[in-house]
Amino acid sequence: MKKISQKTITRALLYTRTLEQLLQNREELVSSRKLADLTGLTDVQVRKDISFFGRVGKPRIGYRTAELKETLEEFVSQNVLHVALFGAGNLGSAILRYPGFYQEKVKLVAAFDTDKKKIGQTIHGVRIYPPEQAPRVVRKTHADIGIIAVPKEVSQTVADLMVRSGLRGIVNFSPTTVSVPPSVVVKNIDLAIEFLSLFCGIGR
Amino acid sequence: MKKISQKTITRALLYTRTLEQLLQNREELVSSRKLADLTGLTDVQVRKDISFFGRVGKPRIGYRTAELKETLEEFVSQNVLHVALFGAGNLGSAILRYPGFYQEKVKLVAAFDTDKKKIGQTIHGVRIYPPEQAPRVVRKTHADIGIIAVPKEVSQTVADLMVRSGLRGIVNFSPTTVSVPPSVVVKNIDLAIEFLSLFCGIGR
DNA sequence: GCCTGTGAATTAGTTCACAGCA
DNA sequence: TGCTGTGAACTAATTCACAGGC
Repeated sequence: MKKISQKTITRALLYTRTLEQLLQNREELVSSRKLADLTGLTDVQVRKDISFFGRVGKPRIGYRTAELKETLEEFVSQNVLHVALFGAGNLGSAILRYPGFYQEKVKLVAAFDTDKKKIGQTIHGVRIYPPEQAPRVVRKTHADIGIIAVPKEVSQTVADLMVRSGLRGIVNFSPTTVSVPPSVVVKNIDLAIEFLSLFCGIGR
Repeated sequence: MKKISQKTITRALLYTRTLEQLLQNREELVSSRKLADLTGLTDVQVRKDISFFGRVGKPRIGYRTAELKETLEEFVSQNVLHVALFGAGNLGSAILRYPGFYQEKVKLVAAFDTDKKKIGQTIHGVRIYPPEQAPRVVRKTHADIGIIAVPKEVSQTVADLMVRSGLRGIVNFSPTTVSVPPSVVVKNIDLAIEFLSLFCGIGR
């Protein structure tokens, strides 16, 4: 069996999100063409992706929305993702309040901050702990991945703490590269770079 | 001349960011190996990328940090990027306060919100306007791109307004695909999908 | 011996073209 | 003027292998 690429997985999640919206509108059937329009991809791309996961479409009719969603979910998200947040400043507290973690698939389980005034508080239902408790709290809450939302000066220190706490994935919002053992996956999101690269794509 | 891919541009911005840090540490020389370590890429990748922009390295010595930075900047960011923010809620106001827009290369020039209490206020030096003033304010402030940070129910409406206002790039943080004319570039950042795709990459 | 620069080879990803059926 | 599924062709991106300069 051919292995599924990261890109395919990301698109599968996008299809899942779209299928959920279609289900809410009581649309029982959907074609690759329609899914393509709704996601900004091509219909062939959609069919190629879906065919990785199983032969589930009906010629002349399309896909049954609910069935397709279930098929995709078998591959992309059996479990709820437990996320721990490091840094409850501006960006961090915005993430705590982010409404887009649909269907409880992504759950923020704990936050960490060095600010004494914040420790012990609860934002949007999430308790803030001091960093030294990370190993214990990560274990207790079954956190899978962590978010770096601290100033770049301390992001490497925090990354080390995250690794020590047993997290296996890191989303790094600080504008610095962190170095971690190869068993830990890092995704960097530098907003300035995201914006500037878009702009260069525009042309001027 | 071969055209530069979006991926190469994004990496060039990453090199630029890294070179700035090296310059601050007074490191006048840097090798492709070192740049690779600092960015998490391979040394060949670094050299391949740099060779797009010019023959600027010295065998046996490496690259002169300042010279390399200037060479890259000629291609990626002559001008400051002017950004308009749509939606000054949790995520929006966190972006307004985001400290990572280094070296003034990214400048938030205006924000828009429907909330009467917010209109007229200033967050972190950025004035909040009512949406209907977008066409005028975008023109006046020379905004290049816009950020969607509104609830998903209104993101298409806001995208239409952005297009009408003359913005040519959109970064969409809402968990919905927006449809715009092909001349407008859209970059979608759905945090839930970013997190979940990382998790699927981990394996369980 | 270092370190850059680059054609060639390889691998990944997308699009084409069309068979076949709820 | 349907719609899916898929081998083949194509294109993009990365890695290899090594030439060449200090």
